Amino acid sequence: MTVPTKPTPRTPEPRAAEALPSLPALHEPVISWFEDHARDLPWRRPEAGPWGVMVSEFMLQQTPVSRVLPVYEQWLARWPRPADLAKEPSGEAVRAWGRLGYPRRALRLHGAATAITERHGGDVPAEHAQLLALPGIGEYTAAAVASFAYGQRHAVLDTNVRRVIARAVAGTQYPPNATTAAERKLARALLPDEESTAARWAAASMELGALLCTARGERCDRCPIASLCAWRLAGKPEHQGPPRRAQTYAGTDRQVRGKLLAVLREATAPVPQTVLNRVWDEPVQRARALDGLVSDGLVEPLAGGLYRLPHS
DNA sequence: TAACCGTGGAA
DNA sequence: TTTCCAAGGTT
Repeated sequence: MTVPTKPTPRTPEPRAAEALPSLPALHEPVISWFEDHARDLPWRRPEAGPWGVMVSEFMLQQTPVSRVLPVYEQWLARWPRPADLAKEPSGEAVRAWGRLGYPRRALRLHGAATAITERHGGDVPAEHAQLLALPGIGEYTAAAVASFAYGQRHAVLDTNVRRVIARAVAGTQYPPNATTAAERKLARALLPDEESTAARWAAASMELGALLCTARGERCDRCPIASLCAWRLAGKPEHQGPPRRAQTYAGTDRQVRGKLLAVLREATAPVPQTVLNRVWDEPVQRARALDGLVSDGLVEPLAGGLYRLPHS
């Protein structure tokens, strides 16, 4: 038998810049397609302003556009400026959030509005670092607000853009489960040099992922860059890596929390524990879920076994 | 890093 | 019916 005397030589690092398709070949068709096919969404209209953009980004975190639209309209009509929301108890934000899901986002949006009112004179800050410092705003949302609302040049890496880049450039069906440094580097390399072009590219590549380059049932026949898409040219190989995280829901604390909060959202007066008890039979899990909501600041306990949405 | 955090529609 | 997934953030 033979013993390997040397480790197999490593594949050379892909030379990012030279391995990429010509950038204008990518940017121009996508931006041109966007100009013809972009949806007329309320947060894209000039009157939305930075606050409208920011509210939409909070609501769109893990939530489809169709479900955000009505809540967004009501929200902006009621709280047209950050200071209007900051004046309200946080529980009103949770109530108005309705059934969008992940209600901690409502709490954080209220907290962000408060911070904007106190620290930024009531105006949504334009700097990425200042946005990132606000509650509920991470790398993606900071870049999105800076790009969409202020026209700045940032890599706006959401699930849509990640999928478009994975397919068109990296040649894989899906991006990795968690955003990697390599993805960020590639996205930055793909960014047009000119600021306003970069901002349009961000919106256009995201829309491409939302409308055509979708997770399932992609419409390559209408895609403006189908002819240079690495994944399509490779014959659309199926996803190789570990299975994409399958989320369970039935029977979890999340489901119980959702049921408890639904009761409190609908109530106009404090709710007795006995009423909350009806939403879930198993007492240990029910208590754990309620405690979690209280410690998260989504529910306020009162004396006498009463509960309500927070008045702070 | 991985688990946790809601909800509903489409396939 | 079940599974997938949707403009993520926080711990």
